[in-house]
Amino acid sequence: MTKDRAPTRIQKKNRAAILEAALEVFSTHGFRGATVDQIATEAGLSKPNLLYYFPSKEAIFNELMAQLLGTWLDPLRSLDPDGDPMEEILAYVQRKLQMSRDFPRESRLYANEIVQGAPRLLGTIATDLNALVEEKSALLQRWMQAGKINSAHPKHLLFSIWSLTQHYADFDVQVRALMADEDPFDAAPEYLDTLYRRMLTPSDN
Amino acid sequence: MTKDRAPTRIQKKNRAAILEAALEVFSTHGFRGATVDQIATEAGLSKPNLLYYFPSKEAIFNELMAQLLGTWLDPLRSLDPDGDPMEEILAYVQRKLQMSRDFPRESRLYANEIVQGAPRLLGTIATDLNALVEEKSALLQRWMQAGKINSAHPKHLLFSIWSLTQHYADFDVQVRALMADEDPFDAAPEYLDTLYRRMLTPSDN
DNA sequence: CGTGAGTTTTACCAGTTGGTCAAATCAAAG
DNA sequence: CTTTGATTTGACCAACTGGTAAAACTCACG
Repeated sequence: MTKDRAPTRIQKKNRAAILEAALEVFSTHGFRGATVDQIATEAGLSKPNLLYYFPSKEAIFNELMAQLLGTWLDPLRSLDPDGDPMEEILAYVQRKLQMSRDFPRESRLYANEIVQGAPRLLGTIATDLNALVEEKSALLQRWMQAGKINSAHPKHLLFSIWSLTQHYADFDVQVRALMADEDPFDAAPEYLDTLYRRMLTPSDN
Repeated sequence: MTKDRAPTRIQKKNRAAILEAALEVFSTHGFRGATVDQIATEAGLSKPNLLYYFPSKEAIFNELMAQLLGTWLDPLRSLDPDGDPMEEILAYVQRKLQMSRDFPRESRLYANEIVQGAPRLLGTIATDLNALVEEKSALLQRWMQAGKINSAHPKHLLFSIWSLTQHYADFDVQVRALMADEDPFDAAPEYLDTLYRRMLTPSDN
């Protein structure tokens, strides 16, 4: 049994390799569609060797998810109440879009889990994410009432930002199949910037 | 072997029950995560009995997909070159949104397949869907050049419509978890109508 | 009613799944 | 260079997977 000592050099390397491999496999097959053998091979280990580092398939998945959720919500958390409303929101959109480009597997891992009903994640969503969303919705509403941005349902506004930005990661193969040689991420930043600018610029009345 | 006769009453009933069950199971677990046994039980049949009507798991999936794709693209197909541009687009958005509310499983089935790299669907996308998208992109561009709607990348415009509307089906559990008792589909139609109206109303210059 | 096609079931199979175990190997501190 | 804990492996298991074969049943139609 591995005791509660500081992790060995080998432990650090192998646990990292396993999580990297698990991200790859889980994000393209979902939890049930992924196999421990596949993850082990991808990580360059044998299956029993992998299970020496993690007690079960579900344990790998949970650690991966916990790690992901920590950083995944950072952009929303850093929506600054003291910044300029329009610029804060537009910057948030661009940051989310960049994350879709730079970490598409993380986005797909999350998408897979939600589309399939979030059986292993609903608790976290209903508590942690909900609290964050409530806080930021209230902030958006204050901005709207102050006339800094146009009025809109704040939660639907957040949903639309998630949806539009993560679409480029989650539906990547479709987007690329329909855009031929053009890189989707060339025009996407400007498109989304324009969309939210037009949507949120206060109409003078 | 079932010959090429007209389908029996029982055949009609059971094939329908199987496809209905398969939609339920495939849409919540993806292809690899779904099991034939699960589909059979859901359809009220034994596994061998199910395999009397369909030769394999993949055959069920393929028929389901073919059936889905036929109707799924109808709203886009019926985007009318002779209608009023703004109203045509807004009506398309609302129709897509209604489909997300009325047929969420179909949307999730499709989402599952795309998120996982569309291994069984990429051909269709690259040919059939691509042709349709090219046609409608050209139409949108004509409307833009005629000044009927604001300029924007036509393909990104289509992607955004798909993304925003299907989000309410694909991420249903998340959306509902974050909206408490409020029904997402109460405010969504107005939100999307406003969004695209502001986005596409020609700025006078 | 009986008869043959259409339908369902029981029993089965080979391959894969997540996971265990004890033995073998390795690494590093003394 | 040895000893002890960390690591890796091969053999294995029970449950499940997609799919098959043949016998048994059911149903409509003459």
